[in-house]
Amino acid sequence: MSTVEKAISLLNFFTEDEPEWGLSDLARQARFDKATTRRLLVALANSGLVEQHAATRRYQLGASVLRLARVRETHFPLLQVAVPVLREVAAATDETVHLSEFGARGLVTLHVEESSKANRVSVATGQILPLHATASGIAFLAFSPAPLVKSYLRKTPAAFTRHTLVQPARLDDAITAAAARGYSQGEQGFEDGVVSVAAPILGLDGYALGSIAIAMPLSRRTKATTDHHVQAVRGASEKISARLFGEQPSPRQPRVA
Amino acid sequence: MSTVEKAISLLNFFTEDEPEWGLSDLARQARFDKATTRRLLVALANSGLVEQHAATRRYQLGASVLRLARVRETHFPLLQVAVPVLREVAAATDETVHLSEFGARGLVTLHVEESSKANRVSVATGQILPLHATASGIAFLAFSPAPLVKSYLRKTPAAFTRHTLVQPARLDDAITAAAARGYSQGEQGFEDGVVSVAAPILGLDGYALGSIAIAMPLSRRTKATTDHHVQAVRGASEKISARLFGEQPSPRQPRVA
DNA sequence: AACTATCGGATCGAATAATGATCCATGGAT
DNA sequence: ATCCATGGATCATTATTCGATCCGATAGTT
Repeated sequence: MSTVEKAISLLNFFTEDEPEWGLSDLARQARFDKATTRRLLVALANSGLVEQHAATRRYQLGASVLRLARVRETHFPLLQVAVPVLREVAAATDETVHLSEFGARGLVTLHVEESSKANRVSVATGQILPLHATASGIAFLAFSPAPLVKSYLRKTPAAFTRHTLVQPARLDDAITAAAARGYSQGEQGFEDGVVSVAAPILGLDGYALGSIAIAMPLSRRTKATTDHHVQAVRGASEKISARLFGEQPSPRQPRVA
Repeated sequence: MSTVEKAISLLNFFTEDEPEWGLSDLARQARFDKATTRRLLVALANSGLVEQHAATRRYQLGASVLRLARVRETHFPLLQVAVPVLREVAAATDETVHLSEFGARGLVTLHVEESSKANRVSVATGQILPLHATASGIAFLAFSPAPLVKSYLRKTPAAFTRHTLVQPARLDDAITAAAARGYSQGEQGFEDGVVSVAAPILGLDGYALGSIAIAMPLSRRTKATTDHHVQAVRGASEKISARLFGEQPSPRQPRVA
């Protein structure tokens, strides 16, 4: 890990639950030397990414992250556009709805609207979704460039449950089916007892840039809810793409005959 | 500048106006070697702070800045709280209203609501305001701990216009007056033809953590507008502190008799 | 009051990672 | 067809980071 990556990795310890850190605490948690941690924090503080509370000497995220987020959202307003749509879907289905975007580190959960039910599926923002084991991942792969899909399929997929698709042939079938139908279904592939449907969000090039998914406990699934969710998720996906680009991109698929 | 600071300084080139950069361009602008710039960008990309558009090879801010901003705002919702108040003030006065926060790098403009008038004052978010030459700065100093004020006054202040207060005695007077009245007035100290009034935003410790200001062209100033602005800015400042902390902090001033 | 543990921070020689001149392949522009 | 700028890769040199150690302050504990 480069020095820069170490420094930035410290930022990821600041969360909604633990938004403030003392030096020693953070050093232990990050498994860096205390002196190293301090140097990194000072560098981050000089750059405004973190701030130090003068009285308590504790560190928290700094004001400049707000500016960065604003620039990103102005340039590429996925969240602004998608969150209201997610809310609608969550309201219409009363199940957990989540949005993910594909970046360098994989398919990252950007936003979650949770169901109001007590028995609901919880997803953490920032979580990285395994492409082969989630409905979101399959939907994404089904509308991704062939080389990306191929290179991903070369890796041996990890099994998270007894239901995770690990045989390349089965995975391939799932992707082909999703490409043909325009949506994917998850069957307890990532966590037991959780099923979901997902649709890709297409970029201007016609390839998926992320996906939107509805997840529910298996116990609640019926034919009717599934159909409803498929409709909801496809409608939402189209709405988001359309609002992002002013038009609905025409899909490009890696494996269409 | 440390390696980490160099890397992060690259982030500041991504703005609303120039949200995407090519490698060579950015290297020239930042005055880093191209190879160095690339290494830094790769490190930033691995951390999710920037992303590279696969087709154009250009870089833009990444998805993880959104997460960081959300954590910061959840923990310390200055913007969430203040922006609606700024909007009210902007609506009531139809002049440019801006919010700033004091951090490691100085008094930074966090948010701006511009007047709808053609002849208006424009302020850039992210701009660093000189403490001695702006109403915001004087308001901040008037409610800052004595050592901070003293150490700042030791530096020789830069003159931005003929009207900038540069004599320590005059500056001191301005700060004392602002401390006594609870607001400050700017008289073309930073830019010719611009006047403003500002009030501090107090933290729980009773010291200022930033300030809010209304700026207008000198040509529009009358006794009546000034009075109105003073009222508006003080009311807004109190409202923001109160909403942030559930109560209005009692001010602590460095130089009260 | 003395002791102890832990905190944030500072120091400095050794170890490592950053640097940048140089090269390469690609793709527009003239 | 040629030229130039682009993004990216290489590697010996060098500057920076690393971390064991020390320090003073604070807060419990005995």
